[in-house]
Amino acid sequence: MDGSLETRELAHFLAVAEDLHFSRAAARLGIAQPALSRTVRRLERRLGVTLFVRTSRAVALTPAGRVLASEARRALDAVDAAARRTRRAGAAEPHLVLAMKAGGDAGLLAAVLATYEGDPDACPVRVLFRTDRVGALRDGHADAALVFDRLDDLRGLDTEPLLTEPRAAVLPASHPLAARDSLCLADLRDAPVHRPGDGTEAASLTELLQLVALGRTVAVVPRSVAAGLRHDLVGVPLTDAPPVTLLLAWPAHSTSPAVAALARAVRAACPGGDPVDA
Amino acid sequence: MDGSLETRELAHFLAVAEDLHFSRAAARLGIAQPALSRTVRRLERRLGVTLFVRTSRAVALTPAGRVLASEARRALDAVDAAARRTRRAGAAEPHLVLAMKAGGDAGLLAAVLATYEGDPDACPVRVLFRTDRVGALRDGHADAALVFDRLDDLRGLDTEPLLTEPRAAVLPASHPLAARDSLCLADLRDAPVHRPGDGTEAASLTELLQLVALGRTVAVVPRSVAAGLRHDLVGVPLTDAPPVTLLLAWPAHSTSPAVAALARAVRAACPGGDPVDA
DNA sequence: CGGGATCGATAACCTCGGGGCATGGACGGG
DNA sequence: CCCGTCCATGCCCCGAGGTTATCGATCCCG
Repeated sequence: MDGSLETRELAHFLAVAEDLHFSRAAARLGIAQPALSRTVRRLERRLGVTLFVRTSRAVALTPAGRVLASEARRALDAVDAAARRTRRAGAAEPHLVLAMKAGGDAGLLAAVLATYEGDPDACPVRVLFRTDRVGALRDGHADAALVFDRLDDLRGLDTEPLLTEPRAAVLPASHPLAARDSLCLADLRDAPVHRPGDGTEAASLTELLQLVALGRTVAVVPRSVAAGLRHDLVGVPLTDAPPVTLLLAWPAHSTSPAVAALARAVRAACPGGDPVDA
Repeated sequence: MDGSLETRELAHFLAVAEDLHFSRAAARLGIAQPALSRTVRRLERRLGVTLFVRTSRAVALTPAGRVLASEARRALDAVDAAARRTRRAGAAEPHLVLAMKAGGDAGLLAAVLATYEGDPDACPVRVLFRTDRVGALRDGHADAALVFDRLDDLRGLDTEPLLTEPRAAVLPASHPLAARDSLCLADLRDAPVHRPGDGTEAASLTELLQLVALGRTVAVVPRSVAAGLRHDLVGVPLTDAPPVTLLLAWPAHSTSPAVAALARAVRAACPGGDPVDA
């Protein structure tokens, strides 16, 4: 019942929760198994809750253990974020980290950054190419990110829209449907369609297009991405796929003036955004 | 550098950041001042960042220190939430805590709870009366809350609407405007209007109405609140105050089936909600 | 059915770091 | 100029957290 849980305890617990094996988890943490056993036991005593059911052959999470596993992940992310953001803020030359997928800016980023640099609160922007941009915001690897609504999970984030655009299918030039002016989703019924965010996420646009060129998949992407393809690929507008919005996103609790300035720059440079109600 | 920050370090740092005085902060933490000084110094060494500028007469936060103060609060809230939610989940008889302001349910809660109890994932609901319901969600004191959009800060929360309703002004029966059928905000221009969320938050509806009865203020409240007033008070519809929506809210990262069931119950019992786009 | 392998818990020991007390040193005020 | 305030430093102690050795339970297999 006394003091708060310590970060180390949570991290150790989480290691066990993740591979359900004390010895392996201990090895992963670089400590001996008995120490880990004790830490977890103490955690259980402090919480007054059983987190694991252990038999000598198997370890399983209790319902309370599952709750803690999920909450501990958030908490540790928050602690990591605190450290990373503080280090960044205190760095000799502080900067802002913007996470995006390469090619995922619809060509608007340059203009936004140009506007941004005029702001008195601006500081240098470092671009981080990364697939899991939302995760990067949560754990402090990034201060802002370019994301798509409907494809990314925006909960816990504040956003500013840059552009709403319809989607297009990307096909090999040799594909029977490649000559069409437009397609609807039903046309792709039989094709192995790849949609961002369906778990088979490609690490980069290049990888994705490679797969398309090989005939392994068909991609559904925002229309701006489908412009300027390699010559062996064709982008065809999709009429019935709901449009997606490209957004600048940042943690809802952010207090950084530099992030606020970046949001202002987006608002100024991108008239596409819906004005917020008054 | 090396390992993560410990929660104790963050808590100690935060104490200093809050009153900018090592000795007082140490007293508040129940430890001696030298220990606190050292903890903070170590934290600075680990982060490689200066958090305070100290003269022997004053202590001030650096910009990086301000960042850490804000991030540390979030992180500590998350750690506390982890402990509280885990304890609740592991309690002999687990339950769900719903935070609300007394009278802030527009009379819908009973029906929602009745629906909820039929759900297989349901568990007993404990109601927590509290002004800062969003804070209660963040630090784990509550699992869900009844909040109002436009009055509460909903960032980081998932929500399900119960009811959208216009607002009304509450006046003393003797007030010159009390006889009117409706009012607009301009009519109240000269009155000392109290709006929820403007910092002079009343601890309870009763307190607020007390102030109105005393002629100290005029209240703007959702219309359902203005029904059934004491005889010396009058509610008058406001024509131009934007309507507010009463929402069930819960942390965006929640994975609790009981909370999900409660959201379902709201959806079932309150046809007022906008269906989310598909 | 018995022996070995696996895996978590326990026990005994050690080390280090956080906390306490006493004191030093810088600075401002009367 | 001396005193009071306030943070930093030095030194000691204790407990938390780590290590190795070992036990006990369980399953696999011959």
